[in-house]
Amino acid sequence: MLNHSLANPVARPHWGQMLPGGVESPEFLAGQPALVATEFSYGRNESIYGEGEPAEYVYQVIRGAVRSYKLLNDGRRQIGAFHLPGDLFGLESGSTHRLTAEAIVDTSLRMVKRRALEAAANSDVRIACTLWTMTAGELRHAEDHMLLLGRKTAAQRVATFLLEMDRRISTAGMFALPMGRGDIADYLGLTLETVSRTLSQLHGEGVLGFSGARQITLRNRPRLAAMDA
Amino acid sequence: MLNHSLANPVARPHWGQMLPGGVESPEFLAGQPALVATEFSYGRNESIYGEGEPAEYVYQVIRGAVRSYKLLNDGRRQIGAFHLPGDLFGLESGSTHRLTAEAIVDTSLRMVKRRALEAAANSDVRIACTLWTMTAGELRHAEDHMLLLGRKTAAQRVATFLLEMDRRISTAGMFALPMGRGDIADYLGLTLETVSRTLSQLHGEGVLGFSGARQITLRNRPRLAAMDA
DNA sequence: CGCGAATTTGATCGACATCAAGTACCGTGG
DNA sequence: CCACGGTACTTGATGTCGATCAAATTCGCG
Repeated sequence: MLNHSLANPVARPHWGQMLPGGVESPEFLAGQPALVATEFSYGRNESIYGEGEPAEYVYQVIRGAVRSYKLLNDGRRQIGAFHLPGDLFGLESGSTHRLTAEAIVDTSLRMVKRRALEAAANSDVRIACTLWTMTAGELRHAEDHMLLLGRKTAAQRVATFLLEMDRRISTAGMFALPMGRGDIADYLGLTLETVSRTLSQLHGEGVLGFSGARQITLRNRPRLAAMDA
Repeated sequence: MLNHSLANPVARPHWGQMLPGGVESPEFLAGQPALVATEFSYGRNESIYGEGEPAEYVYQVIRGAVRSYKLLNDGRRQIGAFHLPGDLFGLESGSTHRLTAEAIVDTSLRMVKRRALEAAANSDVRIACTLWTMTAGELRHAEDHMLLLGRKTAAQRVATFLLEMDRRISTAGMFALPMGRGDIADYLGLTLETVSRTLSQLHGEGVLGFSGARQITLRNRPRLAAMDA
């Protein structure tokens, strides 16, 4: 049961104000006096919650990575988002989760009871605003991702993905992907072979460097940004 | 300047409660004493707001239909949603619109100043809840649509579309589409030829009937629901 | 070092896109 | 009411990007 972290809920927590980045990174959950947070760990590929299950908690990634996805009845999968350290996920306005969440690698999460959060929102408009802002950030990402899935070419999808990971987890222009090619494919609406081929081609063109399949260095970010359209 | 309509903001406007349908149909904007609504009409293909423009109003469709979309720099378009009578749209948590909105046919809209709504939300948690619920409904739709765009076949996409329109605008199992094949294609991530061919095939199989290209009767809803996966 | 899983690479296929006519729809004006 | 014209839609022929099928390699962990 922890409840430390910063005391600034969100930069300017008032209606009409919002972070550009949406749900990424801000320490929303923390700094709420009345909210008790629990910490819990999940192993690689372990399920955190399933689609359709009651939404009892809201989560924040402390360490590790999480994928949220939907399945078609024949097993085709669409990953809607990856949740990385600092990210919040699992917040629902309705009563159930609409995607399944799984740990990609060993992962630690901070959990807060959703009902406690809602009770707090009822008495504190700043918290209510925070919940709205968080959902709006997820919506923004989903809108961008619909454009990617509906209209971008394979190369553009991979470029967008690399730039997203660069923005979210890179230090010194280098990052280690927590997820495999299959997860990337299911996020981008491609096959893992197409993802692999596209990455190989970018490597061949000198746009990126590898140190093992998942350690990536961006060597030509403007080129990627131009591809992205 | 009108402000009539029902006085029931939303079925049970409290945190933790939400309509299954999301943004469709509820008369959210109405029944808020302090909110002044303006009515305005737009002609076919007329722009309501553009991506990146300041978000000054929230809109409700009174009559007609609206498309919200994003463009790639080469003109490829992804329609994120169609807004039909009763629907709210244009609500942003940030300061600008992230999609462009255009009238598909001659359309009447009710408009409320976004700042007035935010002011109301600051003093009334029920309104704050309504804003969150609305954004969450849009997110739910976007999540479903990502699965469609990333993983469904052309036939499944068209089946999903027909069932969505049936749910939203059909009376007696029949409806008139306000949008053309090109709009449907850009919503489903296909070409207009593929949409046309798929509809023709469903017509040939007796799953649906036409009375003119846009007047559709569903003759075998279970079949469509089964295709949809 | 060795083993299973992940990734890469190659060959081929197929669903949907693209290119190209035809045809039907529908609002307008005679 | 009907002829007209432009747009929307349908249908056909062909092309292509990414999927699928099938082995190699490589990775990374024990």
